[in-house]
Amino acid sequence: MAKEVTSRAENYSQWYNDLVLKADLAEQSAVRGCMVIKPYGYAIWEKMQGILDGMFKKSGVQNAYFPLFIPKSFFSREAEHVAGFAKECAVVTHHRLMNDPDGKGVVVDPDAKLEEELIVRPTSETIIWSTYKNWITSWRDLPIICNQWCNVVRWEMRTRLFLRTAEFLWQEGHTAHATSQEAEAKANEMVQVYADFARNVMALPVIVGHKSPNERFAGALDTLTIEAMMQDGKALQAGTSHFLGQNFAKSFDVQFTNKEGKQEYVWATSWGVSTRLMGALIMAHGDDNGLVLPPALAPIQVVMVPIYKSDEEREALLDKMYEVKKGLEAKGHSVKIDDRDTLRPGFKFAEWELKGVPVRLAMGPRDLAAGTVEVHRRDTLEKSTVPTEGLDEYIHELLADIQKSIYEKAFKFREDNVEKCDSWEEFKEKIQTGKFLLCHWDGTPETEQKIKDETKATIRCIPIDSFVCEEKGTDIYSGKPSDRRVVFAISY
RNA sequence: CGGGGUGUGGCGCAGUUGGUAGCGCAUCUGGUUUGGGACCAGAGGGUCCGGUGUUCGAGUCACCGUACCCCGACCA
Repeated sequence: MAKEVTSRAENYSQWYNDLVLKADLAEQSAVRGCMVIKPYGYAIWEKMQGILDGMFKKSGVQNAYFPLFIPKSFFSREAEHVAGFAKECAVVTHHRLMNDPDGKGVVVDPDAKLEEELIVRPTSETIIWSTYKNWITSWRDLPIICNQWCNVVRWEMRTRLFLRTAEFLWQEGHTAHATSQEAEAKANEMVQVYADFARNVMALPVIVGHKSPNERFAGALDTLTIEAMMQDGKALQAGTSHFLGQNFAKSFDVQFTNKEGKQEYVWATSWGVSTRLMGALIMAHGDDNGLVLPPALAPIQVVMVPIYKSDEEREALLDKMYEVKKGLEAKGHSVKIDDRDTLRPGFKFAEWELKGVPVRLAMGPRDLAAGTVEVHRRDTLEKSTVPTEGLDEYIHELLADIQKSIYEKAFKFREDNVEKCDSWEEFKEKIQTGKFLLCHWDGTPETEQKIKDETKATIRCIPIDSFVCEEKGTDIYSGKPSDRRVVFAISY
């Protein structure tokens, strides 16, 4: 594991990869650019999924499922959207294999060529809107608020575990509404759901805001985003929510009869988060000892390690531990007793730290005699000895405190690395050191592009709920007048 | 797709002027250990990424593939 993580070592990438591999989360698959999510990593994803899904339900979302394969012709309908994805699609051209007539192995049967190629979905707008056309005729059919949990494929040139893989898991919500206002409100509501999830579950402080036109989703009128800062000061887009206007409805001819009996195109939104959130979690909270999981997402919240010499001691300790476990589980916590007798305690300590388990309880003969337990918290690595009497209440509060302090640590880090900047010379220098810079922007894509070309920095968002700076000024690059500051950063 | 780098037991690596492969970790066996990644003794495990060439002889040299990693461009 790389040292000096929080001081943003040059080999931050290597540190990240090591952490993902050693914490047993995922590995590169044999298939180009794809990943294998291992059971422990998947358990975290399942927790994310479960909590998010619960939040969606509160927003009236229903889950559905649409096909993996999308006929190529569906893509020809929304030109702008396609331009955003066409370069990176996997295409199915044949439907049969045969034995190689010239030798061993199998080849694609040339006679089994498909009439029309199928695209492996890079996102499902096109197939969903083709389907919605059949579902919607009247204002009474609206709104439709559907979400699907699925995999998508984007043939990215360069891949990184969790952050950018050829195949990834995500959820994509697609809604249809009778009015523009209602759709815009939904797009806004969903980005707030993501922000809530990021902050309160992932302990990840995020900035909510609008994307600039350059960074907007292909085919959207407005894109809302949550942007997080990683420990190397780079930005990671953690979730997006798009107001699509009537673009897709027009392309796929989805009209409804309104209350006045007139035909009208529906208004749409789409929103998604992906397994990239796993990457965000790792890069935002991990340290040199490994993963640091917020209790709300930890598959195991408390691990107990017995320390013993004899079988009798082991038995007595495990008896006591099962008792403690019961008490903690009654409070709703997930607890694991590490009773493996082939490994020494020190090894177990290191292993569970690597996996980010928030609280470790170690108990030995001394504790058994004194009625105590050694409590170790993963986030600060502090140890203390606590009576087993009333332990469940103590741990309950400790977990809440850990959740809070992980957030606060990340929050403080971000506060320390966001600043206003009004000088172009300063900008060029500071942006490379891993800072978010609040700067004036003249609102033109040209200026944004020039800044990107010169510094690799992009506008991460025009913030709406934190770092909002509605003040007059002049553009950092062009010197033209500006009404507000926006967030610039180098991103993943 | 451009620019670099690396492919050698499960993992991480060494391998000299070309002479027929070694180290650490892990694994297995036995014993001693167990309050922060144990120790001792022994054992098993490799068509050196693939192909072609040079050579009496190639892990080593040449050429052509190929896979992966890093840096760019593209993106959740």
